Amino acid sequence: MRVSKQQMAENRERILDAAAQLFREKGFDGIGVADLMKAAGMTHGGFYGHFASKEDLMAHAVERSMEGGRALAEQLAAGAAGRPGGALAAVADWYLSCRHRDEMGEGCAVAALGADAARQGPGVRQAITRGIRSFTERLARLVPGGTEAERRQKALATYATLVGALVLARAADDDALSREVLEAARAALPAA
Amino acid sequence: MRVSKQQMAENRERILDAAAQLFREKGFDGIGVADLMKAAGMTHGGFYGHFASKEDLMAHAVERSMEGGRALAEQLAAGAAGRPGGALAAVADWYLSCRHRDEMGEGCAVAALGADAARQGPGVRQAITRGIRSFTERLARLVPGGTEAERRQKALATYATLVGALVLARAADDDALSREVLEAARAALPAA
DNA sequence: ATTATCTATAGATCTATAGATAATGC
DNA sequence: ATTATCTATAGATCTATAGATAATGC
Repeated sequence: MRVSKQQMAENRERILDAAAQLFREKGFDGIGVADLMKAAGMTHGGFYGHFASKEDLMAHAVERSMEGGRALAEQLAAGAAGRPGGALAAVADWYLSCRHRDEMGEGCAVAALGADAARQGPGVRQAITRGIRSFTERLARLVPGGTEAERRQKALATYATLVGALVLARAADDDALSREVLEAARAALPAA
Repeated sequence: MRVSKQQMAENRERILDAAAQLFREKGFDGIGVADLMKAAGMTHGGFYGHFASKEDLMAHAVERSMEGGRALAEQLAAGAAGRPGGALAAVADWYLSCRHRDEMGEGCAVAALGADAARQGPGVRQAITRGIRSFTERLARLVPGGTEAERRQKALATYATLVGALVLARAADDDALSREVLEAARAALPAA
């Protein structure tokens, strides 16, 4: 049952969307090609017409996830324009929210897959590196600071605090401790 | 070929040591019971005399890894006693070193396995939570700050910055960017 | 006629267990 | 006699592929 060119392009998008969500939610090894294709509404044999391998999909899915995070930050920053420091505060409030903590499938790919990405091949590594660069540059335009070098340094430190807080808050099996981490990180950011 | 009670206890330790290292290095799904037992010098059938399941071992291995991290921090802090702020600086310098970044099998379990631990069952979650609590309390005695609440908050934020920086530095497929992250995090800590 | 998808399966790997083996410890 | 370990394997799952099917697009 062949489909139209457009339908095939849409099918590829659906596979990518499912992968971007399910890899973050379950980890690269927590979901197989067959279940991914099922989630996208196809059978698993068709997968290899769209991607060369599971690792190929992983790289594209990481790229998509990172792009989504950057776009959301963009949107939040735009919504808080005007207020000084408001843009960084908006991004930080989202990133350190319980909602973001609890919806691993839709949030930051570095927090969800970063450690595992470090164990993968060049495709995945390069995709996540591009995303890190992009998000860092976006953050650098939000943090306070005189020189560009100062802002970049602050952006990287802020990025680290955000990612680490989310990883800790998700790992902690105790809601009080988990919230404490998120709030402590929020208080430590240059946002104020 | 039965072994003595003491030999069996030593064998269990060897399994735990191999697991603590290999899980951090390759991820929970990146190493199987058979290869773990081979690394410990046994065949995989014997595994189930020591642990109820792979997940049972995962929980014990996480506990051991977290305990090792805390002990190393303890040692570093003791070595830098006297100098004001020196203890925190010593811990931060180790945590944010390229050596720690490159030896995933021997470092912080939260940075290596935190996101994956969040996807595991109660045993693993509880083990990592105990470790997080323990390390946080240790850090709280090193950071500057007036009240105990202030120091605890600073300790949690510091912990987050350390973990996030290491995850980012390991994910980044570019040594310059990777070092930049580590140095930016180092500069942002209250250690000075 | 071409080709995107589906069915079916090969080949590898993984967790867990059953039964055999051989050394300890009462 | 007991029991820690080993050999062998069951049963499940995973990636990838081969060949069949059926709808598109020249």
